[in-house]
Amino acid sequence: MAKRISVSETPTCEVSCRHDDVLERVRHGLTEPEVLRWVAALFKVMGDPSRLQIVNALILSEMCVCDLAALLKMTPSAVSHQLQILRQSDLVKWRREGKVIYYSLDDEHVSNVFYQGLVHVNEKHHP
Amino acid sequence: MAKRISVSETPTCEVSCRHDDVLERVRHGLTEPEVLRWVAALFKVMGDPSRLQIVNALILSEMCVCDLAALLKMTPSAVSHQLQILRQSDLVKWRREGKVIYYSLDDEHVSNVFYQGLVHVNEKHHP
DNA sequence: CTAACATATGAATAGTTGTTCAAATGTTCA
DNA sequence: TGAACATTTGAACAACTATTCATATGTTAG
Repeated sequence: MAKRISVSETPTCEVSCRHDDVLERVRHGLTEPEVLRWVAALFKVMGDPSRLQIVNALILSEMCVCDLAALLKMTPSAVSHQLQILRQSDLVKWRREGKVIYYSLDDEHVSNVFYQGLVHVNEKHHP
Repeated sequence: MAKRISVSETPTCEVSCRHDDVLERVRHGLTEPEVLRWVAALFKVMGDPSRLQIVNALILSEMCVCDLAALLKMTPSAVSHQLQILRQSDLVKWRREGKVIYYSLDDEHVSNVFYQGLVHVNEKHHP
């Protein structure tokens, strides 16, 4: 992030290369800023390897923190921190059974997003 | 990231809560680590609002840096830096026409990923 | 109650990231 | 050639992030 508070004149291409027709057309087609921020937030959450591993695991099965930690070779604490982020983003839900808390995906859209990313990567890194 | 080099004993749930059947099953279903890292990298790139705006714009039309800067109210320099990241991830391609460089999406998988994210957000933040 | 365990939380911290500014390329045209 | 412009690049820095450690919370069994 790091937005500096300088007030220098922004050299934003004032002159010739502007294609106002394109700008106009694109501007109307853009996703609303607020929605786009939500989408970016979703991708950001899924953009961390540890969290994506967790998502990957939860696509396959409901799991407790302890199992996730063992599976991903992470500290339960680290897993818990990441689960908190996934919880705050409504990507996962949980249920308690005694001392153990089981996490699972909150909806199937998440796995759709995951698989779409997978498709991209598979087609990209392949002969 | 920030991986500390401590060598404390990792308290990784050694005792009772382990579900070895689940662990075994999930372990075999997991996406290969290297592929998963690529997917995470893709989401990470698309997880920044500025870059996602650029992607959003390029879904609608090929555009030059100057137009992107004007559309998104960013410095050409900032746009260029972000385009470099999108270029390095093979998300965009470009062509030169005189002084102007036009960017466009490298393939349609990118927009599929974008739309899948959009679907998730629309269903999530809606009655 | 207390001990044992699963999970959560807070603070600290090293690594990372996005923007800015200034300066460098590369291209066209007079 | 040299001025003008579009774009790129590098350094610097403030803001942010993920992990770690230590500690707290919540639950069960004895």
